[in-house]
Amino acid sequence: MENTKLIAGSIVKVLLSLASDGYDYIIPDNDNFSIGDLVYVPFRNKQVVGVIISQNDKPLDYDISKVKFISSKINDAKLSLNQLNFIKKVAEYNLNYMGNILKMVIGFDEIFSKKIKNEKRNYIPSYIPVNLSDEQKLAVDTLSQKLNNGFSVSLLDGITGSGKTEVYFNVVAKALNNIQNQILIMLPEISLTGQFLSKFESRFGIKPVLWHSGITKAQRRDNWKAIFSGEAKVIVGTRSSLFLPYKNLALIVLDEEHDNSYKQEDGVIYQGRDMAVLKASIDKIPIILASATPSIETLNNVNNGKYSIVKLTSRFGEAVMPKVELIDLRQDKPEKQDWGQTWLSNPLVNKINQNLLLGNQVMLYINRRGYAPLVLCSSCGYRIQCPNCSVYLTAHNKDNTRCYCHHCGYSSKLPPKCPECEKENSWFLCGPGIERIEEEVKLRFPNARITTISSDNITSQTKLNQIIKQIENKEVDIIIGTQIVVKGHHFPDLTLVGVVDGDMSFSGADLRANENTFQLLTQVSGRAGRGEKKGEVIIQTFNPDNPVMSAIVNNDRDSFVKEELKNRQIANMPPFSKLASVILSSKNKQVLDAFCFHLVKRAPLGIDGISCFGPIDAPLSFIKKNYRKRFLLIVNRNIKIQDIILKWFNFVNIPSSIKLKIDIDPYNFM
DNA sequence: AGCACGCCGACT
DNA sequence: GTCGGCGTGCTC
Repeated sequence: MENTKLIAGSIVKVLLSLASDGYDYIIPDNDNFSIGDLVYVPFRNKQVVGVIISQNDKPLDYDISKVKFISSKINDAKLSLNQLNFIKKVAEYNLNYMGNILKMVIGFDEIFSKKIKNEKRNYIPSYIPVNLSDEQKLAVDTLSQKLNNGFSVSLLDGITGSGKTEVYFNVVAKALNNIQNQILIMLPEISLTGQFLSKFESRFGIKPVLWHSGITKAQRRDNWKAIFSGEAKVIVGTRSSLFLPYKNLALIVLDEEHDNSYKQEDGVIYQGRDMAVLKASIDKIPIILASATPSIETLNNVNNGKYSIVKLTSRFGEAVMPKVELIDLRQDKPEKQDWGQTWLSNPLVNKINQNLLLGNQVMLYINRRGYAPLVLCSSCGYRIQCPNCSVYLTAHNKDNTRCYCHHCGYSSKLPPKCPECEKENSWFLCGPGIERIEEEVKLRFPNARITTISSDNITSQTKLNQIIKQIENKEVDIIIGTQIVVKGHHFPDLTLVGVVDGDMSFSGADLRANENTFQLLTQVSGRAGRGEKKGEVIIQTFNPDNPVMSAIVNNDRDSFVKEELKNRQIANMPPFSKLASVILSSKNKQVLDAFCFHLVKRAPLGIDGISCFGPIDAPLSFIKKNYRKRFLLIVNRNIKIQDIILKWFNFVNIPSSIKLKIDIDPYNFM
């Protein structure tokens, strides 16, 4: 099949990198063609790249005179049947066009440029062994047995600081014993730091072949070609690296498997972790999922025996897990100071002082950008809102305040008077963001050297690396950070982590709120006490009795997971059911309402095992000048949710002014 | 998704 | 007149 010559004059489907499932073309007699060949075809008076995916098996439903000839074949450029199958399965699962998936495989003009890639580069790694603990050695042995043994999924479940990276590096080294093999290491964007890369380089003697949104066009071209030709052996990339045309992929390692950034939310919507498992099953290779806080879905798959598990239970070297303490904000209310309202309670302030006196480092975690998340009129209660979206604006930079929309990027100066009651100077900046915590820390600890890390001041990898160097060199005493500080970093002198608002991620009616809070607090806590010095974690909370909080304090993940799985089962939520959301958006509210009314009439209602809710205004019902409605589908696991949606939308004509987005296994309910 | 086409309002 | 903003429709 793979190399069967296609007959000249016959009609084939050619998939192009755009929203379609392929177009018909005629095989010319100027060359030999087979399924998988990359070809140039005329399309809209232009020559574009496509891939032959099948022989046409159906009669044409349009005028045959429109069908054109394939122009030419791109020599030696061919996708394997496995790769074509992966594209098809990803499209089917996520209810998207195959062409949109192909775009992630070949949709970069530069890879077909005539420029020769730099050959000077050495792609051959040579592993330099390091000392491993007995527990780590055992993990390496168990995982290595999965190599050359077909499809398998293993969870590498190790507490923060247990040395998971060294374990999978060692397995990667074993896979490299076969010189043909390629290995993909997937990371969330945020973990792809200089620290990871220098660790890689010191173990393997070379830089890995990188793939993420930040690489240059020249790097993209060279790396794509090296992956395609098989020269690239170890590839380190974010979720999109899954779609590259590997010549001989032998192992996938997916680190921080619980990380929600594996879920792609715009463009083609897919869960990178789940698609990686799909890829491994199609290619019949092992995949290792690694995490200190595995997702509920993955742990459920371990419980069901679908995935195997390898555990690392102790920290590497002398380090032990930090002690976690809760501060009940109802009792220890942060006291008002002469400079204004504060957000750090006395017990936390005292702990910070103690640690600073000992010459140690402190990290404060606050997951909110800007100065204050809300600006309200103290006279009439008016709240400043985004003109394009249904959200309140966040105040940034107190001394020269501007208000920003974190959804569409809109910004404006603070108006001189309230547009509602016309009172002047009535603005009240409500709540804390990272800038406000920085202000308080500067006032409370005037002699401490402070650095802040948020996406507003860390605009490049280089900048982040600089700050990490400063922290490593002990040029910083207090680190204040948002989400960005949570993962992967290793600072031996960091002994205290303070979580300013432990309740933050409980907000929003998200089915994963508990899980995400647990993961986040565990990961932040894991930054403390990674060297010889013992670490401490202080979490400020209004909900000290919440089971998530007690699980964190008692370092008791198992009972948290048990409880969470029980709750999900009772509520018939994933992983015990399947979800999909259907999001409709339009600039025209009337057209949108009318179409939703039409959809309800055809919705899959009253069927056993299927619930369909909606339409409701999406919680953010007005985003970037578009009105949004959503439906939520919940079905039993034995029902294929994709089929239900396809049946529902069959024979429904979607008005062209309405955009339809289908999100299978949604994570975001906004 | 692009990208061309065509309709309509504003402006030298 | 004609420039250009943007809604609509099409691609084998």
